[in-house]
Amino acid sequence: MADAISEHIILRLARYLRVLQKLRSLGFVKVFSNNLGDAIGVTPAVVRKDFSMISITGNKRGGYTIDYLIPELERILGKRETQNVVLVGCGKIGRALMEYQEFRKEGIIIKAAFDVDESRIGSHSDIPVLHTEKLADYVVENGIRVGILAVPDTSAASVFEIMMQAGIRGFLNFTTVELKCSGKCPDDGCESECIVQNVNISLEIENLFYLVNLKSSLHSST
Amino acid sequence: MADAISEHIILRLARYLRVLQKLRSLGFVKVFSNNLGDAIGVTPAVVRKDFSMISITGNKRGGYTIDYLIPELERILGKRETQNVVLVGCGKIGRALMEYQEFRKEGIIIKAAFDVDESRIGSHSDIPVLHTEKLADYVVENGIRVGILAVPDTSAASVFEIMMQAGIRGFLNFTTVELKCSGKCPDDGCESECIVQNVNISLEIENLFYLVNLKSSLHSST
DNA sequence: TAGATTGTTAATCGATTAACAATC
DNA sequence: TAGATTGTTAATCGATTAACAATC
Repeated sequence: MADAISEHIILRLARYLRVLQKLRSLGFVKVFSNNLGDAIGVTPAVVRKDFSMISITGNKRGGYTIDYLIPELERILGKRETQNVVLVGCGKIGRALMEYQEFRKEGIIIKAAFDVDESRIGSHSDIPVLHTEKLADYVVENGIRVGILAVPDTSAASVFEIMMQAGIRGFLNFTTVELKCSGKCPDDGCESECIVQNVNISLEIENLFYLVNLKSSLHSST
Repeated sequence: MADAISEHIILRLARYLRVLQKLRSLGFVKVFSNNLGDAIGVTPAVVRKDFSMISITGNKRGGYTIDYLIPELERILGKRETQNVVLVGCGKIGRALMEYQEFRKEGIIIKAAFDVDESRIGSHSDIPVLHTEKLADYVVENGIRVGILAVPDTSAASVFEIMMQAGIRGFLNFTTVELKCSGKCPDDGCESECIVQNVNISLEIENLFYLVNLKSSLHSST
């Protein structure tokens, strides 16, 4: 088996892809590792290394062909199929996500949303909104593997548990609760790892403040 | 000068802080490095190392005192002062951010928002919405260092440039455009670094899909 | 060919982990 | 004291960078 591809690399591949799509729309045909590196702020060596990790090759003198790169990256990133997710929690954040048009463009489909509040049940932005009671069955029946958690913090842990049990393995977590995938698979008892991606805008802003203050104090002291 | 504190550490410190606040509200007084490690999913050694980096000490036998840790972390993270930011772009994302109550709780204040669309000018959720023409002056006059960029992709680069020129050094970027802080300081011509934090929900979901698929294929092949 | 760019190997760097002496 | 936990040092790991032979 080839070396594992780290999360860092995946993130960069997705950024290359976006840049390449823009270049193509501008009529570009070829691209060099240093162009792509400049575009996303890494060295050309990183670009070549990344491509080499996923067995993408270029021409020693002529760089990489954009029309070859784009489908390869899309394939690696699994962009060919539509990506079905469930959304749990239809409060402000949940509704904003249902209205978010960008998802469709990227092939991400919120198949269904769930809430415990009867007044929210029905549909929103053409997405069916069901009672959270039906969540587990829905996930199992539709083989959903990725879910968005946008419930109040107080119910985060229990909803997370339900989603885990039903087979969700990738979580986009909008709560501030630390989710821990401690559980074993219900079926085979093996260690069932899951991946939690936290989204916390406040945290990111605070982080920015810290770094900006740090940088300017270094600056003024030298 | 002490060793630089990396972004990784800052992010962890912020997570410790959140856990500690919860523990305190439950009546806890002391905490051990392994408790905190468990809570955020790192080893106890990391917790001790992190604290040692910021000169936080505990008691060899009795762990750390929560009432001492919390203010120390708040100080390091700059949580004592309110953190003023500007928001540029009052479309769907921008408005959702203005309505986002969490910010206030964390001491983050959107002092003003900006848009070029006359119909959005006025105020929204008690936040003044001004024309983008006034952005540069406002930033300079109020000494704002951190800004949220939530404009359409097409105007991202030019608005970014204006914000940079005016002195914004930390960016929370909701566009899909790669922002590059290439510019020199207008005043002293030094290299003016800035920090860009990208928020891209689609990207994070795609990343989740990739990782989940990877994990399950590893799982099934062993 | 000469020049330029890839692909890969080795060196460096930084962050994480392990281990353990100090000590409460 | 004995047991437990910190604080720190050294070892490991992984990712980034530098360098350069291969070659178009």
